[in-house]
Amino acid sequence: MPELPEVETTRRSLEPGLVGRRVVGVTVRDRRLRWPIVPEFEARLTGATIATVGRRAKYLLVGTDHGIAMIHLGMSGSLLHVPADTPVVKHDHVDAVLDDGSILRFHDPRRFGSIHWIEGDPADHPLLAALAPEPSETEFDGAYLHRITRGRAVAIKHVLMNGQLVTGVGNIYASEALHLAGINPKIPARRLSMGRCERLVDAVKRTLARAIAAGGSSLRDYVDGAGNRGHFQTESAVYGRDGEACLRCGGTIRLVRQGQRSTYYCPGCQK
DNA sequence: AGCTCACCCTGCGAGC
DNA sequence: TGCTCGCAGGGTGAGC
Repeated sequence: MPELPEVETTRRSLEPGLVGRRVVGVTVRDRRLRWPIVPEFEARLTGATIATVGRRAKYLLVGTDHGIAMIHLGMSGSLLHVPADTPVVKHDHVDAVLDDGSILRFHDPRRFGSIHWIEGDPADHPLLAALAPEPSETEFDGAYLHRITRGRAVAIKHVLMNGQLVTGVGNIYASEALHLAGINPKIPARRLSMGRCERLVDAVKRTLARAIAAGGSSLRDYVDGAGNRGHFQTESAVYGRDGEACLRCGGTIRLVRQGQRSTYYCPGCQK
């Protein structure tokens, strides 16, 4: 499940094959996603020509001359561009058939993903309007992180995973970035100095960039738009490595629960 | 406002 | 073999 690197990898893999294609037919097999797919979705998308394949946080934005399909992959979703007549398997919920016969197919076993149809500025959509700046933007810097953490008693890891404060960072990359920055995931956000905020922002940017370069992480079922797996999971410093030795200090990596999520960190070098 | 928790859903591996 | 349990990459909304 996709964090920003997986969504961005999907976007990049889909873009060349989709831009310029016209949608000639849409089939929805199951509307029951995180939010139900609106009844008019098929009619709006049919006949539209795809102009852009964008991304905002973990949302994919397929822009057309009729409107924008805003797609979230949730925990288990994938968006695949497959050849004509590719057999439909369980959990293939939506197909958009394109004018060359190929199919843009949404697959999501857990149905935590979503598909919205937007007409107008996507930035005004309620789900996007309150999102924090992209990690790659210059606005996301140490001063920003320092400012938004003042007065917050929650653990710094929770801040990284809160989309209103930081976008694109999920459970894997929060652990990874905190390890790279040498910061204990459990410390209250407000206790971070400006210097540590700068280090953490730098670590987030570098972690996400490295993961994108690796094609994302494929822990179980993530694949990009062409069906390829990522390999960042083989480079992870702490995620999924509890009980193993820290590559930096030799300490033992620990697994703890924060909220309902697993956090991996090294008590030896994350203070 | 900030924070914690329950919950949405399916599949898989571990343990009995 | 079959069961039950816990866990999985996300995010919202209720209730304090």
